[in-house]
Amino acid sequence: MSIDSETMIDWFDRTHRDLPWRRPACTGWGVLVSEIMLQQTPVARVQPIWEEWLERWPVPSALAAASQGEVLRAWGKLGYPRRALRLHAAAAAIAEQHGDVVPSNVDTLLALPGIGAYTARAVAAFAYGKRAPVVDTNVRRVVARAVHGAGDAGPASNTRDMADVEALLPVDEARAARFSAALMELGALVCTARSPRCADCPIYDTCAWQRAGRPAYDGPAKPTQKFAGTDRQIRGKLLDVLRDTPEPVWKASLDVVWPQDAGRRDRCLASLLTDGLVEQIADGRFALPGEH
DNA sequence: TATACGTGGAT
DNA sequence: TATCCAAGTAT
Repeated sequence: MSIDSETMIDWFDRTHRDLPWRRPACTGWGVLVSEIMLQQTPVARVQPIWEEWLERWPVPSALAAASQGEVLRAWGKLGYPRRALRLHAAAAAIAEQHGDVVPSNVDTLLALPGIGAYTARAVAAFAYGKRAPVVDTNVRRVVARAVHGAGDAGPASNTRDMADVEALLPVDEARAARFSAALMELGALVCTARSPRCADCPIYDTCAWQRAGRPAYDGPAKPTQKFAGTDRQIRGKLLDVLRDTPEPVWKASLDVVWPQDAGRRDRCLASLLTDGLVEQIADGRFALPGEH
């Protein structure tokens, strides 16, 4: 079973959300910032931060001129703050090597920090109307169901997943980009992971999963990601202290966030230093990088 | 290919 | 309350 692109595009044109990074006036930079922020982070949390960023840093060189600490503060609690550092580095590269204009070529985009297979193609497609297979978690789920008749996508396989989507893509560039947006929108709003709204689905009639009687997912179990008590949680707490204070802090102020296990806490702090998310200044205090 | 990497809302 | 899950990337 396939997916009819015209049906999808018609549905998208009728029902899509009016997100700011989808407006015609939005620049490639606006699209890139949105794509990085949206990695593993819901639209509702991204939108207000995206607005602030585009207002404050309307072009890559503007972001590049800010310090890493400023950028991390502005990132707030979006999560995975290494994304903010990579976007900052990408902005510097774009400013210096690409005339302050986000590249439209997939391979050029892939060479930038924080931009992988998904983001490079999303920017090429959504900012520049290029024809490229844009494969995110939504698209993988929609294809798994509508095309393969499975309850959900199995483990990601970049080559296979992109080939799957490539086979569905309209030949026309602009329509291919629109179709990709439609596929993602369907996965985000209708063909959702938990309770799919099949009654509202534009491709209900041709969906292989429907025809097969909506079998449950039978692939390998997905690793459940824990958070409470992990290094990720401890790192988050440490960083939260530094985001909240304009001045550098002594180690004692960091120690209080995880008194249970000093060894592990110190290793987390060390890993933050290694990642460049935290800096130790000359007098021994700790701070966000680049501000002191 | 498997794993680490933040955060918070929904169920 | 516990678990799931959200437009992934780097290693």
